[in-house]
Amino acid sequence: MLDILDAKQTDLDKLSKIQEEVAEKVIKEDKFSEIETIAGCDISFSEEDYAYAACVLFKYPELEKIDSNVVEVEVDFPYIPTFLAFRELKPMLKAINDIKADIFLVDSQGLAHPRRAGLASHLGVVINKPTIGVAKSRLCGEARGELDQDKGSYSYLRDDDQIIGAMVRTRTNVKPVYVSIGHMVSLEKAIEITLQSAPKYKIPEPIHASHKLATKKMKNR
DNA sequence: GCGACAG
DNA sequence: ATCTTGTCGC
Repeated sequence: MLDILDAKQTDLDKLSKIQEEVAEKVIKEDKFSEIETIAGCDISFSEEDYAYAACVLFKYPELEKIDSNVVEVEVDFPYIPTFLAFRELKPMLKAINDIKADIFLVDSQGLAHPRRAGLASHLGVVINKPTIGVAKSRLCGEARGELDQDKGSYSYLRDDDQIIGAMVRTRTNVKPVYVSIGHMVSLEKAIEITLQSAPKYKIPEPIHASHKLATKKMKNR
């Protein structure tokens, strides 16, 4: 059995190998029929290194809130660029708990990662469910062409000779979000779902709601 | 060697 | 990620 959840290692080389194993398992095609529910996951951290993870479920495409969970977890791994999953995966799994969603939006990169195994992909492979990575900033890759200021426009993100994701404008004249395949979804569908999930804010509703819930939980301690 | 670097 | 107020613009 793969020790995908064994994050308490300090050897980054070993963790890189775990990520390479995750990357091999990622399915880059749509493995779902119709999406009726979509969930968002996000985590807030206190200064004492406690994680407040939230997961909010929405009806799709109406985007009506259905359910939510928010938990407190002591973190056991530092933030190290490209190794985010080893810090956030466990809290996120606890927040998802029994929430059933057709697809999950994760506040991170999916394939747009040096080893093609960002948190969104790692989560998807572990729970064996479709996931999409929606990050607020770039980790790797470069824009392939210009993207208009209009909402809905996007530009692919290229790394080496591969298309690893896309910069997507979810609001006119606002910085784009970085969308990439998490698991069991095509990039085209990931972009479409991201846009449909962000009718008013730059950040998709499910993730936005999770962020607010997690922050609220942290401040009310 | 130097800069970049999800949250 | 978090610490923080007002402010410019659609």
